[in-house]
Amino acid sequence: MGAPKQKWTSEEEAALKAGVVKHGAGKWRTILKDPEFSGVLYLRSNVDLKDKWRNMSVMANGWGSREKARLALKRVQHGTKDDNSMAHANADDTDEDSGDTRPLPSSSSSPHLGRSKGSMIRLDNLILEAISNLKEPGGSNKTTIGTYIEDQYWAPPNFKRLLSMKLKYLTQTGKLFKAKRKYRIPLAKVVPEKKNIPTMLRIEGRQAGSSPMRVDKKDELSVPTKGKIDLELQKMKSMTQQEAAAAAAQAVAEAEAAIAEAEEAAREAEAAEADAEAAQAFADAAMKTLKGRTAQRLMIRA
DNA sequence: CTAGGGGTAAAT
DNA sequence: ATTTACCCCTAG
Repeated sequence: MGAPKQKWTSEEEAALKAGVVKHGAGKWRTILKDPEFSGVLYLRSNVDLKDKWRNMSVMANGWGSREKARLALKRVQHGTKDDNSMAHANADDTDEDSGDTRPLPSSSSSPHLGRSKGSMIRLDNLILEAISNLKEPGGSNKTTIGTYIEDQYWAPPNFKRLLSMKLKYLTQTGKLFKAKRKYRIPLAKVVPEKKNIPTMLRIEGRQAGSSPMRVDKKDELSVPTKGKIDLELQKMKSMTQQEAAAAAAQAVAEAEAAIAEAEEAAREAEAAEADAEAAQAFADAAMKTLKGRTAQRLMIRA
């Protein structure tokens, strides 16, 4: 009886995650009753939600609440292997391309200096996810976004600063719209026609922020200079190392929800090469973990 | 009802 | 053998 009869679909997981975002983790009954999710989760019970959330947390965080039991179990099963020093929490990618037609620069060789290997996942995805999940009409402000991310993820000490930087950066590159303290995703989600947005960005005359970051006479937001991107990358790398591990771990769990965003980002990666690359890498990583699961459950259980 | 500890067994 | 979904039970 304890069997994977009905595997959780992406929709269900998405609904669950959205529900958690909306009502908070633990309000399973509330989530279940929410008409927004009941359509998808109607054949799950509150306990199912709880267990699923637990499972997801376990594999994502590696430190849910069941992980100890797992380790203990593993220890027992694997015979004589006592004493483990669990002083490290590292999520790493295993490069195992079975017949993959894409070489992809393997990060297994980090030449000089202790470079953080793998995971180029950054706040970008988290921010986008936050905004799209929050689904706030006029967009979401920094605080809301921050709260969301802090809630769902591991919040680094300097997180607030990082968030501000990222928000600014995303706004500058046109990946986000800022209007009256609120951030929106300029995406044409359901729009059938491709909107060509020429120059309608940054109309706000005042940069209430701190650093204007050099406002060129002409607009370069469409095509950031290479140097600029490099600069951003540098900054990113140095500031990501801390949250990267945690974010990467979480990203695995959030892959299904975020993969769409990653694809979108890659698709409309006009000049943001860095972002496209990151998104692609992210998508690939996500794909690996997701393998092939196109199962469509049609069963109905009484 | 929820959190969590514990378990079973199907799928992979 | 591990993962994953589901179940059961108990304490709040």
